[in-house]
Amino acid sequence: MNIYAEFHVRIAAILDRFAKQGRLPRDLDLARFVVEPPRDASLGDLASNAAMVFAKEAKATYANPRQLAADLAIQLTEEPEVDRAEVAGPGFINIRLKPRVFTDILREILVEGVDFGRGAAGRVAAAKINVEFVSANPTGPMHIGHGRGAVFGDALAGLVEFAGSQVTREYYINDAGAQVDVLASSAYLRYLEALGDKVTIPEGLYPGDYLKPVGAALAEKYGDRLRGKPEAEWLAPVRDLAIDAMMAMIREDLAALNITHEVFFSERSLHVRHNGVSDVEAAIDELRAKKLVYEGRLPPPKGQLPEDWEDREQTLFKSTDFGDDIDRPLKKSDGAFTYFASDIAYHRKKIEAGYDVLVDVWGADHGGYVKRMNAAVLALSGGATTLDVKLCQMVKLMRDGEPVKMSKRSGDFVTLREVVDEVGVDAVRFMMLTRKNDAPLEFDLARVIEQSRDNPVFYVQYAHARAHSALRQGRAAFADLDLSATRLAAADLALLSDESEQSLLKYLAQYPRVIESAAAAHEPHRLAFYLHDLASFFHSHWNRGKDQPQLRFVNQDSRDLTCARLALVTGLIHVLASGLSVLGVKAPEEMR
RNA sequence: GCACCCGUAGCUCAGCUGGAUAGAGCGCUGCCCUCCGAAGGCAGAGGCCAGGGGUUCGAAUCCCUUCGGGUGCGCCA
Repeated sequence: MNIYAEFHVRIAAILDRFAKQGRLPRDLDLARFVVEPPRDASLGDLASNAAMVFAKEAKATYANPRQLAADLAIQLTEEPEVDRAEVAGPGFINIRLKPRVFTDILREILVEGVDFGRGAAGRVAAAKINVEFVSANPTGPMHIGHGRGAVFGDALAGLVEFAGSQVTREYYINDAGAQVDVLASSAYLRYLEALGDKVTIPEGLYPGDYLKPVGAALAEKYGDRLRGKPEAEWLAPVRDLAIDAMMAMIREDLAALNITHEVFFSERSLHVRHNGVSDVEAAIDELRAKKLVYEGRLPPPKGQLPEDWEDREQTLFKSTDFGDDIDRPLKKSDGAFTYFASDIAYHRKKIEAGYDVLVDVWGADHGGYVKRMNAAVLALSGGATTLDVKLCQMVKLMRDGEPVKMSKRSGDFVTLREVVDEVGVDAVRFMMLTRKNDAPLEFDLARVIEQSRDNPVFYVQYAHARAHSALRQGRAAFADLDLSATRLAAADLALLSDESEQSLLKYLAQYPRVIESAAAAHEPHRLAFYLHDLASFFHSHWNRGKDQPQLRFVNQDSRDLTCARLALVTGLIHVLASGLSVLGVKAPEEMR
């Protein structure tokens, strides 16, 4: 149970009653007030600002928010779970719940296990969400920056899925532009090299060693049949094979991070004509039918004029109608469609697939592209589908505080694979989520494998392992002890009377709310921070047991007390394991 | 020149979509622990939330503006 959501409903019902009694206007927007944990836990378990939010509308009956709050508090006291409700400050209502509310939630956790919190977004969850992420060009191995987008996207997908949405993870393969021709040219040189020719990779082509196996594969498949032929003859076959090889490599890189996409969508497929018309053409036609496409001139950018600027008439999408700064070209000077035109067609396909929400995860260098994409989705869907573009900032790779040098082998960057191989998938995944997506991230290769509290990955996993250690001790102390969830759920949980046990218990109860708000905001880092805080509550409670043995989880003299405490420990295990699993991080039972 | 993102403790960052006395880790200071309830613990100092204006019961959060950083700026993707 999400007690915050639950009491939002209760308070809304009371307000509704007041409205029917004529004490409040009838058309209150009940979504406006919130129920949340109070600033200070000593104030109570729940706090609501309802009285202040509706103070204006209530003016006729209540002179000030405190009066309305007082009336609400009286009603709330009637609720069976409420111990007391009081007015504080300018009109907050602080609610203290009966202890059994929280022990009931612990029982719920024990019964539901790692499914506690699932579906927490409830009715506010979008039914169908598409998360498009990574979408690295198929021209080389993934680098650490791609890794951030990959982890972010995958964790976000896992999060909204857990919160109750139906999720599709999708990868958009940019296999249609000039960059794949450059890839083909690069691979062709490696092909000649594999045949024994001496080659140098000129400026502008991809120099990385990773294309050598592609050259070898081409040599194996075609022998010397492509040697000396005009580009027009070898370009397509070389390109196709090279793209396949690059995508295979990228899939492996993703697999190393435990990431799989359900859909790989080819940009090139959008240009293939079915019944004489391609998806791109169809999309542009649709916009044209909505009178959003015209032939016109664009003013040159202010400031320094690009050298090759040529004032010409072009095909433009009227994105300014939807909040963009300037209308955007759909065709290049050679008549081919721009990347934006393909992207419009791509998003149109996603809209047609019936998604309620589209999430695109991009690198921050694409920030200038957001407005036009939002404009396109708005124009095509009429607002029925919303697009949320999440920009991931750069990753600065460090080692002991010093920037890491680039690797020659891969071209000019540190590959994601190198990092994963060095520090492990869990460290990479969790660290990538310890920062907001739009804040730059420093990733220290030495730090993330430290076994200390400076290392958040270790800190959280260790809490889980420590909890299991407590269970093992319990088993050792009481050989016949049944630690199954059903047995523990039947324990006398009222024995959890210590202050830090209560804190831990109440923090566990917040899990569904964290899932809900993190999913709604599309911000998986909130879950990572919650897990870290939860671990922190547990570690500090554990540490108190050092000086005060009577607080330890296992108490030789009392089977009941031990059961109650191990019930709490098991609840913690479930929530930690659940949260880590949502983020795609392992929850080990012991640290080695 | 314009757009977008960012500016919070000495450092690295949270701050739950407008709430109460702005939080955590590192670092610093002071005590305690030192061997498996191991991979440290407790406490303390430290802030004009970049500056200025506005909106309202109430602003780190929303709007305007200045300053300072980052990213991008027809026909690349």
